[in-house]
Amino acid sequence: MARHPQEYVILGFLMPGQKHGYEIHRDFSSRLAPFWHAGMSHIYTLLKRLEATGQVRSEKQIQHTRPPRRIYSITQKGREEFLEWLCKPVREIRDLRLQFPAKLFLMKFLDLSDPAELIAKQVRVCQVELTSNKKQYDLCGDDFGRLVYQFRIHQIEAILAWLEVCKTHGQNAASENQRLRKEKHERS
Amino acid sequence: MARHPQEYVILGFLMPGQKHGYEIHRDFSSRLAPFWHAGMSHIYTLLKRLEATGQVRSEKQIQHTRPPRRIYSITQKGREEFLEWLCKPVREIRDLRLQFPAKLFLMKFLDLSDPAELIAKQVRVCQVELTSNKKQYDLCGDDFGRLVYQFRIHQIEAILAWLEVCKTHGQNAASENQRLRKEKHERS
DNA sequence: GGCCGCATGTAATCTGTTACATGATTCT
DNA sequence: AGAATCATGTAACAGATTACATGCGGCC
Repeated sequence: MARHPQEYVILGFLMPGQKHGYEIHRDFSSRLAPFWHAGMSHIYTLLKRLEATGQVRSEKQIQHTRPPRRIYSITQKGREEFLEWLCKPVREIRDLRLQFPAKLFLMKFLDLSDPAELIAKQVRVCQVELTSNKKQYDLCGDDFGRLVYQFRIHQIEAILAWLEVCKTHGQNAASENQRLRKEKHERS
Repeated sequence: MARHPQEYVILGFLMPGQKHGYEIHRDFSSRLAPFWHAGMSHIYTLLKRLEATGQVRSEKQIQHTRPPRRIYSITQKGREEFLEWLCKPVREIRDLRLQFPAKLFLMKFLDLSDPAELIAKQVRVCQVELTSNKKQYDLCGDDFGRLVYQFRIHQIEAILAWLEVCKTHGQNAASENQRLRKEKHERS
């Protein structure tokens, strides 16, 4: 049921149109490395899984001069799952480190959906989490537990501050997108 | 080479004297759960590994009325490795959530070593990490990377604030230990 | 009689990742 | 000739955790 998070990124890279594995790996390395690493063979493994569960479809393409490629395209099902993932805030704190920035990146990259909205949703999720942890901290009897709760509380507060930073990044991104669209419009 | 972090906790519980697996699991559950979970069979698996690499030694004990037990005791090698682990700050940020509080807990529980010293070392490690991340942030070209670095910077700053909280906890613990020692002394 | 606590352990599974096998072309 | 780029894919491995098998004794 649970997908490997990099599978969603792959779906994201397939959103603009069909690509082969090697190309997806190139996208991955040039855009997300060195923060998020994915080996070549890993990409192929994930593509196989995505095909087996119907998010992508592939077609063998024989080339005259180059080795044959397998061209992947995203299916309707894949598109839906990707967009659902893209717009949904992450539940686990640990996913804020890579998955969440990846969502923001893909929104900007694909010029899809509204980053500000995602950030706002994520802020709400974190605030709920913060309140819950503070409550549990108050009820907690032992030292070890209190330390762990304190840790979480500090961490979530830091994340809320960081999400404010994300907002300004998002604005820059939005204005940059506007600028790019404007330029494109003027050229046409 | 790399040990499972819970193996060190097991070694810690074996420091005061020999125990059997079931008992270690009870310690684990009563002291560290629900923050750090370890299943029964997991404990047995880890004990097997610890014996294979010489940190613990075991002896079968046949009981008349109860099922036979396997009594584990820590070896000199195990003691050394445990103390080395106990006094060393963690390198990875993610280990601060559970492994580091566990070290503080065990120091207090076993009345070994100086928590304040460990905290001070950890502060230094985090400060180095913070400086390095700030430097890399400045050099970083892409938006995704900057977001990730910002995340790390916020996180480490939160941890440094949390380590200050740990200091006061540590002081409480120290004074509590003194109180306990005093009481013990008065009783004798 | 049935469930809970005591007590152990193996085998399987799951998940993620990498080593390796293959082979053509193009650049130096 | 040798290295780099293009291109794919399988099989294996490693690490962590859990399902399940086993069985006694005491309590209700």
